[in-house]
Amino acid sequence: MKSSSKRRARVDSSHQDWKASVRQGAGRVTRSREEILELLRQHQRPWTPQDLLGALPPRRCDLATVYRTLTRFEELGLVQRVDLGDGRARFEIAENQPGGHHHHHLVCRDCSQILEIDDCIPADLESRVARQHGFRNVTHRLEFFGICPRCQRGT
Amino acid sequence: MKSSSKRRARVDSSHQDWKASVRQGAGRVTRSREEILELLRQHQRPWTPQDLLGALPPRRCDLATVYRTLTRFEELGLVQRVDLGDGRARFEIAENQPGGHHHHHLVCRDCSQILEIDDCIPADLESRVARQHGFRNVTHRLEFFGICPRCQRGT
DNA sequence: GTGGATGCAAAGTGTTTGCATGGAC
DNA sequence: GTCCATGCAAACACTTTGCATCCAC
Repeated sequence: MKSSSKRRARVDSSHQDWKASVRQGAGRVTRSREEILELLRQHQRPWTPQDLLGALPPRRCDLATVYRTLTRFEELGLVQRVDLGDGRARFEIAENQPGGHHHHHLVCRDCSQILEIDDCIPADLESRVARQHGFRNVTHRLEFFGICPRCQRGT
Repeated sequence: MKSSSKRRARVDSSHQDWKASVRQGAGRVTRSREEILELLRQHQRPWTPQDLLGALPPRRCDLATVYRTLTRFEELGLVQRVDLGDGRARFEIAENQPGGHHHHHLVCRDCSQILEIDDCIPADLESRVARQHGFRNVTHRLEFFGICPRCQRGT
């Protein structure tokens, strides 16, 4: 990992942003929150709470804290939940946050490897679906599943 | 519900099909399996195991049996799992089965109402994603989420 | 100093499994 | 009669919650 002792001293606008968000929500900026958001920012991929816990310095915090932090970040719009259909919660940096962008995933059904996909559905499909059924604030979730090159060889 | 006492007597080709599938898989055709598949066929929508148990005649079978039956049916390709992101398993009749067809869903984030959507992604998107990453047997999952007309009024 | 964040353990929720019994073939 | 399906209860995996303590502000 990287030295966390220096992080405080540095002025970093993107950090300012999230700290402001947290404080506006009457929340507090703690070391584990900083480090969790840092991981999500640095590595753009879906993280399970377990993954995050494992990537933090040993004994940095409890799994329950990771869950609570992620839930809070989600409410604040800092992170978004990713659902890959295996019944585990995953999170990544929100697409409108620095470091985030709209994308989908391609998951190997064998080894669970996850690739990021930048292709997306046609812009009008979402609005058409919304219009046809009178729904508002319509978003979509699109995930691809298949067998990755390595697992094709293995089988 | 409908009289289940007569069902056995009737010759029904679509029933023949699934029964053959089950038997080929060294499985047995039982009353609860018949009734579960019947429900899935008659009502094209995502069912949770609980939903199914509730729709069966009282004391027909155990929740564990519903799970085991659905798992088996999924292996046989009779039903398919639907994931709407709330961490509950849902199943519908498989799209290549009589009574099934390819479709997606539009879910209300407030009241969880589920609508069926026949729009789909462009045919070439899936194959392009597969080709670009060397994946095989690529399928996709596309779900829409929004606020339904009724919940818009409520809020 | 105050109120939110945390650790720990316990409770929850949905799902799966072990084992003896029942039923399809 | 054989073997799979079932009921029941226990086990499971992941997530949430209660409560005393800690720490950001």
